[in-house]
Amino acid sequence: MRLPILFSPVTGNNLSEKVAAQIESAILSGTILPGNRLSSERDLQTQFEVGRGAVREALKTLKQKGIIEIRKGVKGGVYVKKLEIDNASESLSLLLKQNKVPITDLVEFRDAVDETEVILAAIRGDRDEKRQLVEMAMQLSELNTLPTGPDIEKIKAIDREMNLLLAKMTKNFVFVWMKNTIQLSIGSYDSLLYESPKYRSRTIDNWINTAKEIAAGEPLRALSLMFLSLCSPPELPEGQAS
Amino acid sequence: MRLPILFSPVTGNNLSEKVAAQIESAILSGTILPGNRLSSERDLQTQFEVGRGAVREALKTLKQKGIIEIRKGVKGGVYVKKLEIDNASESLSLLLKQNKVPITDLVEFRDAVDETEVILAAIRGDRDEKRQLVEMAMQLSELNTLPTGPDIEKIKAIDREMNLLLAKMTKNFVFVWMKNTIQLSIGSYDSLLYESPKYRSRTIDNWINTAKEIAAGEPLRALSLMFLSLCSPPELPEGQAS
DNA sequence: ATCCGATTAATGGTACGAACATTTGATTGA
DNA sequence: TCAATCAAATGTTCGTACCATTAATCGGAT
Repeated sequence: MRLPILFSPVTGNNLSEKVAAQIESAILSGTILPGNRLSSERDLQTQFEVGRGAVREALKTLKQKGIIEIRKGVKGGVYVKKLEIDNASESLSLLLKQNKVPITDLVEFRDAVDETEVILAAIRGDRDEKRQLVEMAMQLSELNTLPTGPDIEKIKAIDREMNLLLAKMTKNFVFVWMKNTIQLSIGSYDSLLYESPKYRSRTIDNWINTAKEIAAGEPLRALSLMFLSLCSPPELPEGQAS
Repeated sequence: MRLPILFSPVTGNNLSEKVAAQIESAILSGTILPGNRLSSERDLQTQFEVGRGAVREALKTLKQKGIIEIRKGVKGGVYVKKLEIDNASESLSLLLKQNKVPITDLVEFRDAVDETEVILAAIRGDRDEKRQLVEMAMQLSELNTLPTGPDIEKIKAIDREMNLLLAKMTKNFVFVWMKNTIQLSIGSYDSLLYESPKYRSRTIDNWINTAKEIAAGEPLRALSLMFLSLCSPPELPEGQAS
């Protein structure tokens, strides 16, 4: 055991929750860093002075929260995980499913956040980022007007990249994470959207205009373009998160 | 046992995950509705033909996901829960905490989403909701100019309510979720913000103007007011999400 | 000396049984 | 009639044993 004793014995009721709370606290406070090995279940059992079942149940909770990882075998045990966006996305996804939120609501929200990103990206984006955005927009245009028909897969990929770049240009991580979450939640419905030529053309036109305006440093004009699309929303394929 | 047998025995590895998957599937598919009682642990044990530990660990996972509830005693057991927004918000909140996002980034994002909410609320909000918003804004103003000094706690509470109401007025559940998540993440830092008279006055003024403009059906003017605050962001207390 | 396969030890996953705690409903007695 | 008590169902915890997986170690063949 390399690490000093971190945890104190617990007594009373809801032992597994108390155990989970102590471990979570140690992780969130930064006492243990991502990638570090915590202990084996049997070690924790003795540190907390509880049965192994209680430890395992606490670990299950933390694993579901996404803050630990459990490995089998020698050198196995509890490892602190770097939190990933996927966990947050999964929770949202579940919520949307049970509440039967239409995909149009998700798209509307994403577009709304986009508007602000455009402003911030124009103000804070590097020159390189702006240039890259324009290049990608041009690429999109080309892919949509191929003589062999539009390359939907590549268009989707670039659209995704542009979205992430735009978020990154805000220099605000919250935008990046939010965009990630929304993209993951939209996920499988993406294809549905992109199959619609109308949606595709509109999206690409928006990107081209937006990229140009951002590059030209005219955020307010770029914004007004997106306002129009908000006030008269496009017809989207109907669908519910199943 | 009232319900018919729903589940099939599982074998092999990762039994608890298989059990969790079957139960989750039954819930998400609507086979079992929120509020329904599923079974006792001992029942599930026999239905799945696994040990008690496996069942309990599966349930811990589902409980953390927020889709079931566990009650003790007679009439206890597994109950299907109506998903609550807080579960989905918690994950993202954890992520933001671990990554030490500056609170200024959170506030910026919240303000950005607010802008769009104002537009949508003006378009879609009921008359009652608009009236309520104005009333609350007036209340805020009064609370801030009390002869005995501003009542910070009440101001915070009303601000919170207004934020949720504004999100609700968009008639888009995603905005509601987002606002909830942000409020949860900002959480304890709220107090810090509200202690600053400058921030407080600015927030209240914004609310008053916004509420009035929304009620008067002039979304674009309401929006322009908030743009000003975005372009020259207010000085906020420095702080990091710990 | 080097490399590959078998052995071994640490560790998570599962099972079973027992005892305790909590909740609800039924029973009992004043 | 009402309150105290008891009993049954059920979650919570513990302990032990055994299996499966993994990584390190050891040993022999080249």
